[in-house]
Amino acid sequence: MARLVEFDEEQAIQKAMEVFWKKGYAATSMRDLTDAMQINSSSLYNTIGDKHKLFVKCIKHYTKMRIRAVEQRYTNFASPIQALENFIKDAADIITTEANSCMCIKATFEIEGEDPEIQVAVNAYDDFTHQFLKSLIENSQNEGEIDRSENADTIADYLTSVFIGWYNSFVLHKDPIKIRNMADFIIRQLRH
Amino acid sequence: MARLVEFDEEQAIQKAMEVFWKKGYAATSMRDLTDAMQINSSSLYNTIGDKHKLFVKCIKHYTKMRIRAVEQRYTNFASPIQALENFIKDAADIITTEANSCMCIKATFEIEGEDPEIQVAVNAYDDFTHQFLKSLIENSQNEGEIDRSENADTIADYLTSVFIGWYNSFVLHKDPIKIRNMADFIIRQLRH
DNA sequence: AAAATTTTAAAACACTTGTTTCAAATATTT
DNA sequence: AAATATTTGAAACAAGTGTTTTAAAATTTT
Repeated sequence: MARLVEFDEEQAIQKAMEVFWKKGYAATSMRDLTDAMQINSSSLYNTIGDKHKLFVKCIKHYTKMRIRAVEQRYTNFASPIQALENFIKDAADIITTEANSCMCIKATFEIEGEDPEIQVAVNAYDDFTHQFLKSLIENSQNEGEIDRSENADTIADYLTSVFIGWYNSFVLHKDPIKIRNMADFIIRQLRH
Repeated sequence: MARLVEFDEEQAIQKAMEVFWKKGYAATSMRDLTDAMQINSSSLYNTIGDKHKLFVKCIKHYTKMRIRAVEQRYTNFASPIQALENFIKDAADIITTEANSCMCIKATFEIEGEDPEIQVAVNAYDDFTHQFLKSLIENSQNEGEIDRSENADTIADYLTSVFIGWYNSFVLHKDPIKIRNMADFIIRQLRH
């Protein structure tokens, strides 16, 4: 062995993620990144790799964070319909209080099928959310809180779609009340 | 007077729009644009202006196209709820058949509040759709087809959100059936 | 037909891009 | 302490960026 890596990789990835999250992939320069990460580009290329590899790591870091947050918040919830309502309200809350929109949505629309690695990472996150919602919906259906005749996969896809639309709405209008009203509306509709 | 402009500006804008639509703003180079438009950069700067001015013109061209399409398709519809159902199905159809997603959504997430001119143009388009949907919803409510106790603005915002989510879903999964199922689901829910 | 005016094409511009090079610094092993 | 091995910082790299320049081509007015 010889000299050790000086910088904390996780911390550097976190910083890089924040830049990508705010500016997107194409609009972010390597200088932007090395400035934020506080490392030299030679160190970056030595440990992590090129711009694209770094972006992939950042997306994965982002999705890991998000998944962890959900897993922590939604263990042992009383009733599934209550958990679902809470999830919807949390989504509205996150969307209307965070500085930037969702990194995965931004990346999805920026990349649009031209980047398989990013697509796979985003899809994995999407799958997690889908599975999480689906099981809450199925459990709610079993307890008679949601119409049994509707398909749980479709409802889960539908809820995800609504959340994504909320991000867009909030970028355009910056109006938390709009989002709040929609959240109340879809909850009312779900319980029908 | 002297020499006239040789190229057809509307046609050139159309070509530029197609490139921006596919690649986004930052990832599109001036060479990409002049190649597609088949004009020299000096002509571009002489008539239209710089990259950003061109982008603004392209977004406005895009929204004008979209608005025209809706206005043509939805004049004199029998019943408002039928028109609404048709609009929802058309949205599903457009999203699952067009080559790229929506230029405005891409721009919204790429720019994210950092470009007032683009924001205004996208908002104008959003307003048009909102107003169009709202009036269909109100008329449906008056005819007793949609719950009168729900706010038409909220329902319109909600529908717009769903459509935007569909774009995201289709980029990620390329699954038209998912979208179709969601369309059927929200129509069923609206009629409650 | 000449003068005037504008558009066009090609090249050049300065600057930024992502990436690499290379010597100096720093650590580990012998 | 010397030899070895790796990271680091600064500079350099070629290619690409958005934009401008300049002279030739094209059209209208005199």
